[in-house]
Amino acid sequence: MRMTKLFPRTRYGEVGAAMTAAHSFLLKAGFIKQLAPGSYILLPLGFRVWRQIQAIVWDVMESHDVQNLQLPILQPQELWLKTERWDKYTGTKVMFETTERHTGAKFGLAPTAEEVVTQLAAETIDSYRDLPVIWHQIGWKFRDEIRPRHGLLRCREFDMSDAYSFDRDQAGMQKSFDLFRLIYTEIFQRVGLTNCINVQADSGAIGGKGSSEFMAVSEEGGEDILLTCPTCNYGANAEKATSVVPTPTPQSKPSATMRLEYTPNTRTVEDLVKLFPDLDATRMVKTIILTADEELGPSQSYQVAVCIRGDLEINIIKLKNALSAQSVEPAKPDVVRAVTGADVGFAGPIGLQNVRAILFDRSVEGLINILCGGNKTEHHFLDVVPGRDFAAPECYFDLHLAVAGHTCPECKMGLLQESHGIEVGHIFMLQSLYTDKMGATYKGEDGKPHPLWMGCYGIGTTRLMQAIVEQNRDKDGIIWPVSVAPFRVEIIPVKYDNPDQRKVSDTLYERLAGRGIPVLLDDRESLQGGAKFKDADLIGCPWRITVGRRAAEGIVELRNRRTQEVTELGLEDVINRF
RNA sequence: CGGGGUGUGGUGUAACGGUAGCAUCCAUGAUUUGGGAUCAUGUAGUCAGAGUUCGAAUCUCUGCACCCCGACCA
Repeated sequence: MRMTKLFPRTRYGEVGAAMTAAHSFLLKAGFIKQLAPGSYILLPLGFRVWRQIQAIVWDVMESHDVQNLQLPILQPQELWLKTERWDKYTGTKVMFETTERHTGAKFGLAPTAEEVVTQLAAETIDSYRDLPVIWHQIGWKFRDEIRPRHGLLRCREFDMSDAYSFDRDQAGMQKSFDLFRLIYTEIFQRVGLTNCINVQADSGAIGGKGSSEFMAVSEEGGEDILLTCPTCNYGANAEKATSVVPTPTPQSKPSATMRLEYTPNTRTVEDLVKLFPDLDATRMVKTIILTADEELGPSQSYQVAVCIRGDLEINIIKLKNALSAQSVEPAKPDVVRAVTGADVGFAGPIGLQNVRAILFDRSVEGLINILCGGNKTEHHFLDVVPGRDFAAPECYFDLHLAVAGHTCPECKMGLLQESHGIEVGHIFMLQSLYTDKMGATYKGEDGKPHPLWMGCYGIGTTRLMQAIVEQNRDKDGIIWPVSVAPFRVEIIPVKYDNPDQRKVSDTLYERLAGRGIPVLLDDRESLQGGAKFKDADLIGCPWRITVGRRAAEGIVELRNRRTQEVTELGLEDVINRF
């Protein structure tokens, strides 16, 4: 490709500053352009990278005998009614829906494809002899993200590699799941991610039991918080992570009686610590009132209370899962008043009614002589002993948010560390969640129908492009890994209107192109060398050939974008390097 | 959807309620040319609507758009 034909070219200095480095470079260098929030045009340079990422994905899939196919984006409502996800997905406004004009039939715009592919499985998989079946496609997905942001990281419209496996039993599903762990590791290596880790995750709206995320670690560009153990290989998304919390010095004997004290201006744990300096936050229990399933309507919603140690925060996702609720959020102040009889900040487990349940976090287990809310505005109980002063919980739940410094739940040795990551892939074990609902069965050796065991697997390929840049850049621009670079080499004649330089550049360009090497020639005449170098650094081809002073002698410079190492070489030598 | 912010040539910015200015990009010409050249000339703008005012980019209201924080996720 000649630079004079490449359009549009770089737009340095023409993008806003408040964005991550990778997003900004992709815009400045002319790889992508925003059309609307969460909707991007892949410009010619971006298109080339995207196509190479796809090619790697297809290649790795085929090398592991995964079948490539293509599924429709327009998905009939009827399929989504079968899995009972239509109301959920349209209700939470995740799925775009559209209506066929003549019949009024409704369709969803593919946010994912479990329904379509399970239908395909139901109609085509007959026997255990067919299994396992693994299908893979790369296609556009549509999700009406409430707030698209960070360039390609969160879009309403994006490209996804999604695969689905069907097996005869749990062991088979596990095997397919493990295969995808392997496939994904290989893909992320080949596209040039330098630091990609596999962590435990919450499975969210897709459902199922086990799920695992692939995270491109990036402190600056990562949206997710990861907790990893430096001692063992435990790693989890903060929304899923469990932890052993540091234990306070145990109290030797229970107090004689609890007492209710007047505690003015103490809505938060910090306020209480100020008021009772010798009482640590680990000896306080805060009680939070939350409303569950409010989005399903007033008849479905209910209140719960969560008791958790004063130094910890509630992990809402864990609570949602513990309740099997669609949504959970902190109760509104008037609801709290109605439930507790006190203002927000003074709820406690003693005498608390009007909630469906009181859930206790594990951190509360074994505590005695604690402080808790009095269910009376500006009053707290002190020296409270669970079991004596209020009914001891039948069981404890893991509801607290794990943070850096907590002890690893696996090895119980290391202290968890926090880092940030971009979720580039997510693999799920779905059991028979979908196949049961859609009647996708196979005939076993016993001649009877059995439900298929399913797994699903996704990579955000457009998002991956930005994650690659996040991990492969310097202050001047992008440093593309060779495997996905838009061009492997860029030729820069310092003065293209100099006859020697033009001749050498054109020769190199044609010879390299003739070898099938993707090559970019900066043939702009009126531009100074410096401007071309800056552009080249920004665009980030792994190699640059500078044709300059010694062109007449047939000597050019080969420069590595990453190491910035420069070698002077003759024409034939430089061609043979590729 | 809740909270906050911003809307001025293509892009980035300035202007007490009083002449819309600067830079860049683009176009034309000349001189340049190894890390974002110089000069000259030219094209091009106050998000939309209503209101207050002798007078509005500036104040008020409404709408729209975009950005940031939260729930969501590949």
